Amino acid sequence: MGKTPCCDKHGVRRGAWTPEEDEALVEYIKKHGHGSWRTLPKQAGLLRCGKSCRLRWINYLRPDIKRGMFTIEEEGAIIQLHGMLGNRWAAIASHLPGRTDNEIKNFWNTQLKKRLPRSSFAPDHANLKSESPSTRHMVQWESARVEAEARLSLESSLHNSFSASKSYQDHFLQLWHSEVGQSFRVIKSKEEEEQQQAVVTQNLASQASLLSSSKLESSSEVVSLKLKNTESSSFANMTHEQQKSSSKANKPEDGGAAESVSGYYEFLDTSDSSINHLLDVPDGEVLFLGQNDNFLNNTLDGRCE
DNA sequence: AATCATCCCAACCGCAAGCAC
DNA sequence: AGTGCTTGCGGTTGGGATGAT
Repeated sequence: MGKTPCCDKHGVRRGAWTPEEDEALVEYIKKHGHGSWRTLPKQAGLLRCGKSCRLRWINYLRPDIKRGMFTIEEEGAIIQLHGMLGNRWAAIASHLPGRTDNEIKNFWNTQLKKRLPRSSFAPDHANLKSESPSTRHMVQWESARVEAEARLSLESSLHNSFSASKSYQDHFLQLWHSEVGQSFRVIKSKEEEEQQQAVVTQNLASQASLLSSSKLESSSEVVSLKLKNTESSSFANMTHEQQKSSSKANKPEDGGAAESVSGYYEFLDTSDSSINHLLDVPDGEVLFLGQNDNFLNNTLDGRCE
């Protein structure tokens, strides 16, 4: 197709921004708005590509950026949203005013991911790749629905109001529960039936493959994940100390394998002790977000100096 | 004090969706 | 409908800061 480069790389500065450049960009946007990012650098007298300007503005210079450490309730929200949305950082960021997708992504990769038991990661890229167009479409529907529900869930957590999910205030949920959504779900269930047979065959083949390549452990981890919704995980049932040592034991020798796991992560274990573990809060102090009126206030009091 | 390892985060890259023509 | 441009997104990287030896 011949994608054109986002900018002419000759004579374009790269790397860290100087205070002068920041000032020029802020001044220009204050006066004129950003308009077309492509033409902005020239008009603002910057030797940068438009993409770089956009990124700098969005991630750093915007006046409504909230800087500094994440609060414990922000951490909780990120964990909760990531469990529902996966690595959709922009969607997660939209629920956290003043936080950027980049910041959340970095925070997740450098802080939160380390605290998670490795078995919580269940990427399945191979299956996603082989999806039919209609399945991909379904995934988009599901994804949007999950996002809408995440939004409602978060709102209800923060306001302790569980009535919102019933009234379908969200536009997408209205659509989802409308005739259109209903007809879509009929198509979906038909297709699921057709696919089930293929999936069973595929699973048998892949399990055989896993067995033969001595990866039975990961296979059983995936199976155990599927059970987590109805039963607390063994990890969650451990004491705090056991969890710590378990995390250590799970840590790969080179520290690289866990880092390389990217993509969708199913946070199925939302038990209190797991949240405690993730947030480094002593056992017994946290009822899950939204289930305890005083949780946010208490943690705020305890954390903000 | 010097060197090496690790962590953290700003910035970059490539891709895809949306839009205008 | 096809094409090219712009924007937004998620993954990755480079390099400064910090800690360990």
